[in-house]
Amino acid sequence: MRIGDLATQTRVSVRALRYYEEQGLLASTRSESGQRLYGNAAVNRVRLIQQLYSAGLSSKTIAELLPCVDAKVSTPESRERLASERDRINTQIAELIIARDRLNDIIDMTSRPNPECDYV
Amino acid sequence: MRIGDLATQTRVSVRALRYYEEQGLLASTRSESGQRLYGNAAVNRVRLIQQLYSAGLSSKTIAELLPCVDAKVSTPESRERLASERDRINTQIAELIIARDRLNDIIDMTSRPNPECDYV
DNA sequence: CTAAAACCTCACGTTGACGTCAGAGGCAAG
DNA sequence: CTTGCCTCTGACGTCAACGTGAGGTTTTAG
Repeated sequence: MRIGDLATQTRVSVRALRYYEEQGLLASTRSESGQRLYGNAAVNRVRLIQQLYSAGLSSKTIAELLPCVDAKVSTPESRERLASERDRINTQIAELIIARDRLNDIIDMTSRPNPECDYV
Repeated sequence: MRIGDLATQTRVSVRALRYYEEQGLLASTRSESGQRLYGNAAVNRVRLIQQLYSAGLSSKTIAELLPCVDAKVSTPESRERLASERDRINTQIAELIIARDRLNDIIDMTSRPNPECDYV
């Protein structure tokens, strides 16, 4: 499949896909005329990349970790890296829960017709 | 208190505090010579701002919502805004959990000495 | 009184993940 | 064959939340 098809299937922009390749996250073969060609596995690959981005990992970090996924082997260093990223995500989840609850408090407080509480 | 004290207490840089003021998030009185002065309430104010930032709200959004917090009153629009931000945070939490589990899967997979599973 | 530390206002620099435009070539349809 | 969409490679633009220095004033410690 060509880059436009992959973009459609993954709902990721063509520019982003080229960027992923530039960062070493996504490989492609090339047609004779130089156009990028992808196999079906690329769809899941892009989804994985997106998930890791949304988890706050940088291109560089993802680039270091994807080889482990491909080889299904991790060195002690990369294992530590993975674990530390997971911990960071857990921390972030906890922060988000706090912020969400805080937001709910604000909603409750400002929705009440009788504001007699002290907040902040 | 002066800006340096507030920075110390909140562990936020002086530059960031000035930036918050620039964005209309944090008010200050000024001494005769022009230095910023803050009351004790500013500490909690900054904490709140930080929490909202860490929840992914932009300066602009925070600037729109803080008056509601101060007035303890929300308009229907701002209530909707608050709720939609809360929903966004909930979505993000769900995504993070997925990503974290995915990361755990990767850790498990790459740590296993016998890689015979298919992943990705 | 003096020197260090803290504060002020510009105003440009940084970073990451792309967006966007330019200029040029490639490909299926009529 | 040509029209129109897709793709290519640069390469500059963007945006947010500050960082960082310049150049100058103010406050504080000794």
